[in-house]
Amino acid sequence: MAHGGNTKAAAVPQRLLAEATRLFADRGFDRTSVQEIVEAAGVTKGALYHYFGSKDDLLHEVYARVLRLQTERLEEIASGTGTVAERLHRAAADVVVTSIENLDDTKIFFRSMHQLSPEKQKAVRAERRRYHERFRALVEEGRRQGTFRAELRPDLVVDFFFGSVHHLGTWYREGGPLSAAQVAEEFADLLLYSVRQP
Amino acid sequence: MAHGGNTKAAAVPQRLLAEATRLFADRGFDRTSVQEIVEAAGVTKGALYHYFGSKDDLLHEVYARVLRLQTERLEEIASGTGTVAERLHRAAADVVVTSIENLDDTKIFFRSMHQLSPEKQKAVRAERRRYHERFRALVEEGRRQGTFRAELRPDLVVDFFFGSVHHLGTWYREGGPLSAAQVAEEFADLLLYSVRQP
Amino acid sequence: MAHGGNTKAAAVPQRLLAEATRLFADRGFDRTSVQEIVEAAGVTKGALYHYFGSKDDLLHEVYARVLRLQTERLEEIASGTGTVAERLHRAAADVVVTSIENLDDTKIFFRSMHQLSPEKQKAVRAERRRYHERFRALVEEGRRQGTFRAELRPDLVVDFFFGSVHHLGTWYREGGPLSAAQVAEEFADLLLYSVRQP
Amino acid sequence: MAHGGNTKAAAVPQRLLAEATRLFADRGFDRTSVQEIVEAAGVTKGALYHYFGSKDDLLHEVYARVLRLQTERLEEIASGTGTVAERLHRAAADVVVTSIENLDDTKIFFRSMHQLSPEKQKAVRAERRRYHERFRALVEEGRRQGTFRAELRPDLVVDFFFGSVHHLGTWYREGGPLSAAQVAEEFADLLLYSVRQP
DNA sequence: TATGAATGAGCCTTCATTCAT
DNA sequence: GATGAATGAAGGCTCATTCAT
Repeated sequence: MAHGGNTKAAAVPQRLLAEATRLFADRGFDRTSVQEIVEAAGVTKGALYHYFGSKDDLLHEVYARVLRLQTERLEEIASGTGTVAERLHRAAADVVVTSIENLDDTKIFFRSMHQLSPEKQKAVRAERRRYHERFRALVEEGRRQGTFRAELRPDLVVDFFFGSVHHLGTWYREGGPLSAAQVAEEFADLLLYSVRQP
Repeated sequence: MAHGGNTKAAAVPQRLLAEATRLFADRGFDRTSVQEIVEAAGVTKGALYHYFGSKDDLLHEVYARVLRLQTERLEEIASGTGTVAERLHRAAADVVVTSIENLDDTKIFFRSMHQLSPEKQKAVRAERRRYHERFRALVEEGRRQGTFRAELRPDLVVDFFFGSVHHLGTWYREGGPLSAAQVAEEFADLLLYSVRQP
Repeated sequence: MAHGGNTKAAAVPQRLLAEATRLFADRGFDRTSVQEIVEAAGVTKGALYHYFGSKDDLLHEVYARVLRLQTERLEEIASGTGTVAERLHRAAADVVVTSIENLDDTKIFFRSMHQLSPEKQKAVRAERRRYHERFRALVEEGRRQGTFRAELRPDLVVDFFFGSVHHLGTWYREGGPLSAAQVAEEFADLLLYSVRQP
Repeated sequence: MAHGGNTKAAAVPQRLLAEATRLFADRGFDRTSVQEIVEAAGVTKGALYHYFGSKDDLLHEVYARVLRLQTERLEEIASGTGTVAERLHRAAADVVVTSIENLDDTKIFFRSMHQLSPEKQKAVRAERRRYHERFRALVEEGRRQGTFRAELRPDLVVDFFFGSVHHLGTWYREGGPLSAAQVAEEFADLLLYSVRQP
């Protein structure tokens, strides 16, 4: 057998990524040392550098995973059935739920992006822009067909809404009074009311 | 006059604070070295530590200044004249404008707060909470008198809106297509539409 | 053989400890910089911190080594054969000889203990107390059986004698007129005369 | 009146010296900052440097005061009346009492001497040697006249005894079970028994 | 006499990364 | 695949001392 015999060894990169995510969310990228990550994952530095080119790479992987996930979900919803209002509401609620379900990633996203190397930052931003673009298109669609207010600036609406989403990590606490679904419903409502032609 | 002849020497702490603000906004707290700050301010490390107890103190000063300013303005607007809708709109637009006018502080605020020492973080959060509380009271007032939707959760509305405000630093660029006033107007409109009883 | 070819590289922690001992004795703990230690040992700071947690740790290691050595020797002599006077004389002479043979450690011991962190200081003191206690028991034994003067305060005798021992580092010079054995004989005689029932 | 009007200002150098002594004894010379001294004395750095040339000077003053005092007392006792045994006993007891009465100075003496600049260290050592010399002369006198043991090495006796005296600071605690007089009596007894022709 | 702002050198420690094994 | 010793650069901070006022 190739190397699958030892399930622990087989999971090394995953374990490293998981612990890194937790630690980056907890104390920030710069405040997390490579030593802490490898200790948490139960391996040594050499192992980390065997799988990842640098500490930066590790952070980039976190981003890549999240972006891939969210892009897929948005694509599915946006191109699904229902009125544009329904689809926008569904997309908004969904991004809130997945942001809360992956709150660590969410925290890292808005706190640590500027700590990536310039090139990686550029790559992440580009991907992010595509995601926003798809969202913006939904707003635009609703505006064109008269469902949403004519005087809207769709790009501003996107920035408005994703500010709220990115900040979930700042205040949302698991086990608090609100479930992810409740926040999602309320945020999606707020968005819809804010854009809809009254 | 005592020693006002040399305007440069007279302003050492202010200069340090100004350069620190700029650098923290630019590259983040952890990525800014004390050495860089003092070089930018044209003094030596000893001078910095003569005026500030630590690098952390410097960051705290930035926060304290911003919080003081925003609290004053909100207080004035909230207790001013006009309907609750007018006052909420005015307060929302105002915080957008001042956030854009002090974009460096805004960036620092949401990116670097978690890099403060736990005690200082607590102090800042407490002050921030008072600010949010005042804002929440406005939403609550409108809801009670039927101007705003009955099913609103005022605290969630506050988190929703300030997420957007704090994220201005992420995308707003001076000299871009939108003036501060335009963004302020649009954001305030979005907020009002989102809460108002249709 | 694994990597024994390079005898120099094999002994990094030992070399660090040896150079640190020499330097601490020479100029005191606070006056010795980590930089000086690593330069003397021919490595870099990173190497030192790879093996020792802190400069403090290094000092603690010196103490631990000395304390271990002396406790072993005292235990062996005290529980050996001979009258109590013979055993006390032998123990006294032995501690003088080993103190002179490790004069650097002796100097460090009485000069730098108070520069250890409080917890480490406590640990060293506790160990030291056990050592003194064993010595005190010898004096007590002689007093009870009438060999030593009845009005003695054994604990004061111990403090009296070890003051003299610890101060060897202040005046004894290798290559001077007195051998370690001569000083040991004379000190042990002085002690015995001072306690013996005339 | 010259400057005696303000009693507080008049005592500045004395207050500085007193606080410095206390602090040096407490935490050692190197661990005490000039800032701490001036704060304890309620003045500013400029004042300290007005009266003392350097931090080193301050330490030197402490030594000078102690040495002067002890030399005077020994001179008086040694050249007084009584047998040589009586005078040695009296001198030994006296140095113990004054060492305990000025325990801070005693601690500083044995811990911090090597932190003086080389020249000042030399000066202090020379003065100290004169003191020891006077004491040694007493032992020598007793040995010559047959009161003390013929095989004694008087210089070694002096080092033996003053080791004990210098170490008082390590273990003696005010308010403990032993008065200064009790320790003095016991130490002087031990010394006398150790040297006397049985 | 006395202030206190400012210097400049130095200190201990941390850390991402490399490399021989 | 993986180890862990070692590097080298940088980081935040302290401190005795000076000097214009």
